[in-house]
Amino acid sequence: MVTNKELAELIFPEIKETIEDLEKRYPERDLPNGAEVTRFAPSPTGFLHTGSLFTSLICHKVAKDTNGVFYVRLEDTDTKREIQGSGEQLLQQLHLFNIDPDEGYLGNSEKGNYGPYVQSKRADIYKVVIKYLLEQGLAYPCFCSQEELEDIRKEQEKKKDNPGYYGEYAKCRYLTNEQRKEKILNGEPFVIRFKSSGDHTNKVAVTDLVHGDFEIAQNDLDIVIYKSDGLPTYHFAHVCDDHFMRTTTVIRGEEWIASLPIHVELFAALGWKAPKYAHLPVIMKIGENGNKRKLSKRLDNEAAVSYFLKDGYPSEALVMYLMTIANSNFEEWIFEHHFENMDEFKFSFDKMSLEGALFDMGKVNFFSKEILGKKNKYEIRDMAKAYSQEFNPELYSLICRDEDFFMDIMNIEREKENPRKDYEKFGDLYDRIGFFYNDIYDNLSSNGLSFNEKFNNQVIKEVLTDVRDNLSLEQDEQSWFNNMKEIGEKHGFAPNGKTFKQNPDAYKGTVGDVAEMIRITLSTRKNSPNLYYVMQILKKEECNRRINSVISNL
RNA sequence: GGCCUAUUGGAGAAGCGGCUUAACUCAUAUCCCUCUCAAGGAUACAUUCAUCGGUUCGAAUCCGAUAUAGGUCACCA
Repeated sequence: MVTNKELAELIFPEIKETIEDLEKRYPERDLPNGAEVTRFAPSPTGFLHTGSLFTSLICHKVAKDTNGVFYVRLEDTDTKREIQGSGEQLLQQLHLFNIDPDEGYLGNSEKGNYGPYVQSKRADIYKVVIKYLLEQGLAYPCFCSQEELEDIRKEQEKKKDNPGYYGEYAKCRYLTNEQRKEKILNGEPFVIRFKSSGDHTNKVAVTDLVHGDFEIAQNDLDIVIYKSDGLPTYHFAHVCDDHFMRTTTVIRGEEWIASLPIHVELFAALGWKAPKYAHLPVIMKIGENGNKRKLSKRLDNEAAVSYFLKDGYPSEALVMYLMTIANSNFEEWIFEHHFENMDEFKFSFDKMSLEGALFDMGKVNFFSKEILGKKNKYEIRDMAKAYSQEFNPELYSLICRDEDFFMDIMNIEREKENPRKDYEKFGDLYDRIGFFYNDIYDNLSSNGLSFNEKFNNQVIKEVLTDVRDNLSLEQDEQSWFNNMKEIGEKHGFAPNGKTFKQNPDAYKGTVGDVAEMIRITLSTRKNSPNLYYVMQILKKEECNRRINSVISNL
């Protein structure tokens, strides 16, 4: 007769610790009332996903709002899918969004008393718990091969039974300990399954912070808790880790709701108090077939946080946008607070929508413009430098040529009550401001300029010559504009649209046309910021150089 | 297929039995301002809350059925 204890000892002879030892090693946290311990638990399988940013943002926010603890745990139990270095990468990217863990995995190191915070380094902890389960007869080794499992599934399909390893289908459940011992001694590979006592025709009441209370069928599957590679499965690791790390609120994606009964049963079997759960809606997108589907890293570039970073979106813009999805009252709040100090907003789970929102790039752009519009020239310079240094070397070298010049350009109509909001991301900058720089201008203009075809070259030459000789920059904007009108009138251009409309035959065009000629000449583009400021920045000498060059090429 | 969840304009959503003529924001369109662009200002944009039935003096709000969509059923997380 082989007892459960002997079997457990046979499987894990090296494990001497007990659950009590672990309870002592990881005591309850001493935290103020209402403080929540949350965690972000990514798998190191690639770059940060926008949905993960959303989850981590909320985890972080809940901990901050309650003076609790936010920690990061690396879930690297799937060694096949692991991508080297992506754990560090994830942390760096979170940092760019001002999400820094109080505790846990930090990339190259870790901090806190509840570690290790990398699951592959916690193998012994899981084994202690599994050994206990084995001793209690709540778990058993399973020797079924992939093929056998496949056969079971086929049989179930034929009989229209629910799929899975349970009840009569759970063959290894009925092995005697003697048989188990023999197989193990024979070196047969095995996994360890949890012995479920649930019944799927019964329901468990579960409560979720965002979905409220609902009922769901009990788990009756003997799920694998220990894989043949010696690592635990997600379900088991979640229960052990969140217990011993003393997580108070588990915040994760909605896709986990279905496995909640498993987690509830596991917690109960171990006699542990389950944490609170919040299952977040998933960010969606309309797919090719017209239906909603989860944002996909493969299909949607906005699914990767790196996309926004590369394009030079301010990180606040994405965070602000994500907050509007997180809490329906956030938008109103942030408008009242003039797009500032969003950390002061109090997050609440019941202001969260149950349905996955469609990712709205337009709204990200909107927030981005607002945020950039609020920055002063120094902040803009710093942000642009930080961005371009990493992602946009051309722009970086441009800024570094002369930072004051760069700030002058970026400061056009910025220091007024309603500043321009024409930049939504730093990635656009090079194309937009390149013409201010003489060498880039020469390059652009060498391809020829496209003036309005209404006017022949002679007229354009005459106007430009007059502008060169008589348009002074040593005056305020209004006088300058009047000056330009006078020049226009000399050449047959109406001073404004109304005058022109009253007598269209009397004029060649309007001041607008004159301005356009100057604009195209100076910037090579049909639109630019306020011409007056463009000319101020270029200075008279450079304006004239450009005008002369255009005249001689016409 | 079983189970779970959801369903208010192009998008995010508020409203949760009469104070709604369905708030607010983004997007879009038109107009004004104007040297272009941006900004700013003004206006328009769901006769109706997936559908059908029921309860009620009264329903987007409560109940039921149907439809549609999403999730989940791994030694992946």
